[in-house]
Amino acid sequence: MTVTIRDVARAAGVSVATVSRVVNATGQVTEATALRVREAVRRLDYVPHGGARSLTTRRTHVIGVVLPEMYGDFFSEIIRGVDRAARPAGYHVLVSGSHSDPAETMAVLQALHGRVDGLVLMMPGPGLGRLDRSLPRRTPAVLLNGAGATAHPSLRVDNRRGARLAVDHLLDLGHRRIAHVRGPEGNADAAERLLGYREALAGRGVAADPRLELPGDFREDSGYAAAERLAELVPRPTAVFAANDAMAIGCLAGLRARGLEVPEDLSLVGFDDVPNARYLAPALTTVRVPIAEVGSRATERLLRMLANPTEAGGEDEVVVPTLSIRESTLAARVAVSRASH
Amino acid sequence: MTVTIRDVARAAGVSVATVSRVVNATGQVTEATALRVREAVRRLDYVPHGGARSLTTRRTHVIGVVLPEMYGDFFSEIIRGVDRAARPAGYHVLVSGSHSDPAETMAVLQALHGRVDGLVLMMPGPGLGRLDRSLPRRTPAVLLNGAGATAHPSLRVDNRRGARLAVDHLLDLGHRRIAHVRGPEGNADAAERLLGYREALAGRGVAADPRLELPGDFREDSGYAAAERLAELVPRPTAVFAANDAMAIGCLAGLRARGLEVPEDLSLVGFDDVPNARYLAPALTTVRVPIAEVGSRATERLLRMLANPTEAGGEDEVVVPTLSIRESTLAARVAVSRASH
DNA sequence: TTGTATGCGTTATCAT
DNA sequence: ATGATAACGCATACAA
Repeated sequence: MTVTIRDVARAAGVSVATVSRVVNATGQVTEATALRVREAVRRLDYVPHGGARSLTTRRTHVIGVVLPEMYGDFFSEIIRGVDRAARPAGYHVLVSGSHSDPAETMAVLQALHGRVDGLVLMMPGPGLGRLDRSLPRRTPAVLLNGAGATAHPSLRVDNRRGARLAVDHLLDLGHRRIAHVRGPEGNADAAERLLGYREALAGRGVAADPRLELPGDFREDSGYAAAERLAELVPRPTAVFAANDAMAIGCLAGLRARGLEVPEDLSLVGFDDVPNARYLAPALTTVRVPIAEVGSRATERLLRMLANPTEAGGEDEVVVPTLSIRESTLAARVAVSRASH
Repeated sequence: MTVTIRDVARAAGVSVATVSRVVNATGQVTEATALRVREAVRRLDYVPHGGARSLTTRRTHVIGVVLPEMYGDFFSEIIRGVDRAARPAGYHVLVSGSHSDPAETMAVLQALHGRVDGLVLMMPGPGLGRLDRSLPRRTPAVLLNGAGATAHPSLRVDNRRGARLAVDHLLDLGHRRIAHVRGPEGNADAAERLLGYREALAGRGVAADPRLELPGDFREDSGYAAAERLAELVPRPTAVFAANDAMAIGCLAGLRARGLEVPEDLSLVGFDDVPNARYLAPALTTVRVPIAEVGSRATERLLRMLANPTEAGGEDEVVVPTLSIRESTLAARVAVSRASH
């Protein structure tokens, strides 16, 4: 059915070895025979079978990207970053979502064995321990935001630092009653951001108030829901730090639905700086993570590991976020608490 | 190095055929030997090599998705839709961007030969002709928004209808001076939307004005730039129809930067209904395309073709968009033209 | 029920 | 410079 290297060899009157040589430009071939081969290739419309090729070369030229979800700006930016680094190097990208489920992640990793040369893996939940035993001999991998306690090279965002940046900014503006919309339970990134939030408050002597730590799951809807709860707190917080932009966006919509203006009534800070953050009204103040760059750097690291297997051992690279101050934060109205307006 | 089926066979004291049988649950195997095999699998931590397997089965269980870009909400939604349909069926997803370049697209398609079982392909530019000659015998494929003139099954969005929906809405609101921010030159979707825009105007006897057709390239920046030109037109349009949401978002920001309020000063309509459209301020009125569903349906179609090769011939499915009316459109101030306010 | 042997489409080794 | 042929890791038809 499909035309193979044999067909070409027969048509050109040469051996398969010769065809392989001219197709891959490896080894010496007379220009005359090379011409005949190329002609046959063209006539038969021959295209090498990637799968078969990679069986012998032991290189698939595919790298796998396993992410918790395949939804939203954040992950699409990661994928874009991976692609940007992979394609120029001749690699394709196989994407897969794990739904943050350790078991599903393991299943995916197994299914990917023999289909990819390496992995860029984001696994913010638990189950990283099992990973070390199951993955390493199998396939080179670079972790994104691993919990840290793993033998794999990883690229991590300094979430605590980022969160402190956000909350310090709010504190600097005079806010004291600052709420936090948390990420999902058991998510390492979320845990670190929560920690940073608490640290920043403690650093200024602001007492922690558990009621200000609202649950969330990194999705817009949960931000919206948090806004509803926020609106009813008394006294109402004057600022909110959402653990990611998606929730901040939902929060913004929820506050607006409640008749609350950002930043006049409440200041709002997000985390990630997704592409849309700057296009919101008000433009969102947020902790900037160069998301696509995280994907690219992880991929470049992986590519290096593939090219040079001894490079496997590795210090973690850490990405330091910055703060993008835009329009969603404003100085607290200091008079309000004393004079009650 | 890597542990193969042979190692397992040896360790369990059986033949490779038997190992294959128990691993794939095919054929009859005594429970006793099955147990021995499973034990060996576990002990050696054996995982089948996907690439090798697919060489014999002639099934990679991977479907390729080739899109013009890998940037933005739209494509990430497509990918999500594809994944949603593919994964439950046991398929993985290989993504690739073509930069809307026919030559690059062809290169990608060749590289994917033997790596994927089928393709979901979006190729809005020219070069579809070459596709028919180069792709079909190679790999089953479903086109997204192909220019229509192709032998492949395809799933197309009724762009003209969608555009008419948008512009009719504006006309119904009393707007007459309606600008359009176009998509990229040579892009089929963009061309159809422009056509729909013109048709809708003509349908109400509104004379076309070339100066109201502003250039764009589907990206936010070009929407922003268009807003700047818009602001300087005299008389200023009272409404804008952007050929996609990304440009509408950019347009919104650009108008705001110019001190123009949406919808008070100008009404704005987008196209696509990306997830973020509803979270803008004002929430964007836009032509709703069930983007993820387009990806899913295309994938399901492809999966059917793979399961039943005779199904290859196909009528085009067409997705009919609807209008999501939100906050960015408002009735034209009728008095303004007569009484000059 | 289990094993042997062949083939999947290529590349790579070793001759010639 | 070119050709035979053995892997690559697995599934499967055929034997036993």
